[in-house]
Amino acid sequence: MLEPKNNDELPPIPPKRYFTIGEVGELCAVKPHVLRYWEAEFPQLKPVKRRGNRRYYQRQDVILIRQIKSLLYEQGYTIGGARQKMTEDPEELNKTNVNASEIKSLVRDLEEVIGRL
Amino acid sequence: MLEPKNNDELPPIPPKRYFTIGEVGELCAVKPHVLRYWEAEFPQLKPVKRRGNRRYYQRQDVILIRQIKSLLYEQGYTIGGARQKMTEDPEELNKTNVNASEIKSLVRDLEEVIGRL
DNA sequence: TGGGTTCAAATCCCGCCGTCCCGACCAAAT
DNA sequence: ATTTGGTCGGGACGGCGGGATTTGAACCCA
Repeated sequence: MLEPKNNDELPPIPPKRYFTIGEVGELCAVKPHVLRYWEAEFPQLKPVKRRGNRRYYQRQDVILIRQIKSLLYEQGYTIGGARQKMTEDPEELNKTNVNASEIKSLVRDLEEVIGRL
Repeated sequence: MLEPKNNDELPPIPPKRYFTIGEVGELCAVKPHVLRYWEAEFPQLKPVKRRGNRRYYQRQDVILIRQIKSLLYEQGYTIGGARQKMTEDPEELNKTNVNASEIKSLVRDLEEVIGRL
């Protein structure tokens, strides 16, 4: 786990509309059966299905898969964590712009005072 | 995994210098044997050890443990991912934006301490 | 029409992340 | 000094997350 190898080395996505599962596997260096498995784990990953239930991925799906791969194999998220992270990103807005180190400095000052009591 | 319950609900850290593993377990809602296990997984977690190899944790250890817990159980990192995150960008942890609820937690801690004085 | 690809579903598997148990040790109050 | 309860390391154990493999049929394109 935690391969340092990242998505930078992946081939560019050819300029076509649809990709088979095998092609996506190549483009993302992820095996087809894993792609099918991820599809069950990530609701936002929904390739179109045509005759015979065959999957047809679009560029945006390929990009999504690369993101998932990065979260799992580079950043070290669990599948649940990655799923949460991808659906939750708008919550970034909930954060303030306060620098934590200033607060920590304050806290240390206060602890100093506490220590003297 | 991925308990939505977060560190906001944890008790404030009492104003003393050293804590036993049992106390830390209470303060962080993590069982002692898990704390020992984490100690083997996270190099930065090194409580002082006294006679009989007994662990004595300081405030900063407690804070560290809460961070680890948050990475594992709220943010959904694997242990490897959490370790990497904590060692690779320790300054990010100091510098990143702080969630408002964390600040509220801090404020409650301080009020609680003030109340004791 | 035949070789490579894809399908769904079942089953198998390994290793992460603890959990349990143990006898021995320690400490604080009694 | 004894009791009571927390803590020690270490080894065996286990669930289950995250795929991997297998199967047998359907499909596609040349």
